[in-house]
Amino acid sequence: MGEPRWLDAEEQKAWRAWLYSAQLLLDRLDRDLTHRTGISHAYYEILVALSEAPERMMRMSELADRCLSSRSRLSHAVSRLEERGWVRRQVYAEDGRGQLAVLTEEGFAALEGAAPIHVEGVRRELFDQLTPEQVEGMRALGETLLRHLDPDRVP
Amino acid sequence: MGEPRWLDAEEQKAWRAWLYSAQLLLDRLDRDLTHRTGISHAYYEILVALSEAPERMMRMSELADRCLSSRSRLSHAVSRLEERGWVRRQVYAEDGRGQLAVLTEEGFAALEGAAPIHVEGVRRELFDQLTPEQVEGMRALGETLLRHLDPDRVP
DNA sequence: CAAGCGTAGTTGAGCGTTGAACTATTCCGC
DNA sequence: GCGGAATAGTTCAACGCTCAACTACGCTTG
Repeated sequence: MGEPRWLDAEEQKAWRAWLYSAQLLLDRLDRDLTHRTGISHAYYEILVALSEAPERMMRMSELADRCLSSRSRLSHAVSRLEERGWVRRQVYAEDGRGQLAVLTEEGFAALEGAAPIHVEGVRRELFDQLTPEQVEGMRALGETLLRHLDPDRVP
Repeated sequence: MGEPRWLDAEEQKAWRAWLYSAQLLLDRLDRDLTHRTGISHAYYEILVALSEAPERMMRMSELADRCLSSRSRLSHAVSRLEERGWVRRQVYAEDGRGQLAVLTEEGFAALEGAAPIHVEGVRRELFDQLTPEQVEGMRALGETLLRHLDPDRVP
C-alpha cells in the first residue's frame, strides 16, 4: 500500500473549493428547476436527450449512457415519466430485447416550458459569475477530467 | 420575463464539460469509497467534520451546515451512524434545545481506516490528472462560484 | 438446431433524501 | 414574568436510487 499521499494545504483548499461549489451548484439548479417546474434535473436531462434524438426516440441503454444513469435507474425514471404522459415505451423492431423511449407531444411541451427556467438558472448561478476567460478555463478543466473519467464523452 | 438568454455553442460545451465531469467525479469517488470501506462520501464528511471539531463534538445544526446537509438529512444520518456505534448524541447543556453529535473512538478508528482510501481516490481521479496551473485554476474557479453560492464558506 | 453465454431491460427490497408537520426550548417585547 | 415568535431538532410519508435477481431475447459453437 505505502504511505498515503495526503493533500497539502493548497490541495486541500482547491479540493474543498471544487467540492463545495460543485455540490452547491448542482443542488441549487436542481432545487430551483424542481420547485418552479416540477421537473428534477435528472428528468430534465432525459427529456432533453429524447428531444434531440431522431424522431425523439432512443434505445433505453443509449439513453441511460447519455444521462449518466444506470439502466435500473433509467427504467424507473421512464416509468414515472410514462405516468405523467411525457414518454411512452415502444418495442424496438430490430431487436426483440430492446425498448425505445419515445417523447410524447405532452413531454415536449413540458420540456419547452422548463427550458427557459433551466437556462436562466445556469446563467444566473454560473455564467453570470464568470469572465469569458474563466468560462474557457472551466471548459478546459472539465474536458481534461472527462478525458480521464469517460474518454468517449469528450468532444 | 423576456426572451431566455440561451447558451451559445461555446457555453454549451463549457456547461456540458463541467456538468458531466462533476457528476462523474462525485459519483466515482462516492462509489469507490463506499465499496472499499462501507462509508459513503456523505457519511465520511460527517466523520471528518466531527474529527476536526474541538473534543470531536459539534452541534447538530453546525454540523449540518458544514456538511451541506439539511437538518432532517443530518438527523437521519446521525441516527444511522449511532447504530454503527460511530457517533453518539448528547444534550447540549447551554441550550436545552440543542444536541451534540460526538464522535466515538470506534468512529474515529473507522475514519482513520477510510481516510487513505479517500485521499487516494481524490489523487487518482483528480490531482493526478491536472498540472499545478490547472489545480490553481480549479481553486480560483471554485472560490469564485462559492463567493456567489455561499459567501460565508469562502476562505 | 440445441446448449450455453451474453445482452437488454425490468422488478423488488432496502436504504437514503425531501419537505412538511410536529415537539420542545429559548428569546424578545411589553 | 407572560405570550408570542423564533430556533433546534425529530419524525413521517412519499419519492428516488442502488444492487441483485430475474425474464426474455439474440448470438455462437458444436
